[in-house]
Amino acid sequence: MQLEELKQKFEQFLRQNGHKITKGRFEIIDKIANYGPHFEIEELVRWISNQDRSIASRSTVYRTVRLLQEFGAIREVIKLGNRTIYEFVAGKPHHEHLICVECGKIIEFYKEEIENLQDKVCEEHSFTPINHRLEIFGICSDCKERRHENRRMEVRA
Amino acid sequence: MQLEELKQKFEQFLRQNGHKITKGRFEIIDKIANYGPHFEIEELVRWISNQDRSIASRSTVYRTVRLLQEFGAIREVIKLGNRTIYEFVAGKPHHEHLICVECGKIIEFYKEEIENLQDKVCEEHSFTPINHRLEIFGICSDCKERRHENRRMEVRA
DNA sequence: CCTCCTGTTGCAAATGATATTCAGTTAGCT
DNA sequence: AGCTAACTGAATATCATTTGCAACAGGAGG
Repeated sequence: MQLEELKQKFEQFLRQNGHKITKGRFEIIDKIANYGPHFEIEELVRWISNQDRSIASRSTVYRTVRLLQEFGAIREVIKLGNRTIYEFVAGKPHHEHLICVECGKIIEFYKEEIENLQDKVCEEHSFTPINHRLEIFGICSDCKERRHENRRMEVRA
Repeated sequence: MQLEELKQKFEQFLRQNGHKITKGRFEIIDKIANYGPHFEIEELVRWISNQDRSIASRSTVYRTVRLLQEFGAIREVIKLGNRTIYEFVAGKPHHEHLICVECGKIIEFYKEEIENLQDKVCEEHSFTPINHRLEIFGICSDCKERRHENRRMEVRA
């Protein structure tokens, strides 16, 4: 199973960096894996402690998320206002995001051509890219639909 | 002059939204225009109060930046960790950014094709885009050069 | 020019996300 | 088992940003 493999690699990563293998860290990975691909830390903390408050404190969750970021299993994918939305990457190929500012829905997409063009731009500026983030904010189809309905209702009323 | 025009439009904007025309607001615009295209608010606050502490308090700067965002003269262009870097747009055409994670240099670029591909993606998902942000983090040519030099020095030593 | 009402300002205090400190606990080498 | 460095939870600190509030200032109407 993929998740097990990831945990093994993470274990290696911890050892190599002089960290210890603790139950808590792996329980947090399980929780994140069960939570869904996108999360905010505070949200995750609440969710975890609602289920089982013996797993980990807020600090440990923050610390573990940091480690998982260094390890590369988690990425900051959306920054909106003071909110940071993380993604459990776990070997998924790179991609970008559409974010509905009305309902918060997140749609993933990947366009090879966009990636290539970015590389080209970097070359043109002798810039060595490390990572990037493309966020497109807007209204998803459901919310647009919903707006139309509301407008119709207003007209009737 | 372009800046004067912007101020006039902003004055209109204020009137239309039931706000008042105050000296402070326009002094802040002047300061931002003089500061350079990219800034962080705290940095700006310090800079302003070093020059002339009678211009505006921290709160007023924050509030004015918000207004200018609503008006459209300012955009949040880079989010890195807990830092937010704003850009004084002032009629400049849309563009994206390369950010050097070593020295903080910001390079602007624009690629028509990338914009078009984004529109295409949005269409494919029946998504109505409102705005977007593409941040490419990496190492600029100067910093790469500097690293090489340091390595050379280490070798000599 | 005065008056009144509403929006604005500055300050201090509140907020919210995240980081850190510290004392007690545990992993894991010997 | 014993030791030491890393880990944990709780409380506290920090940093950017926002808000409450009392004093103040635009600007419409007289």
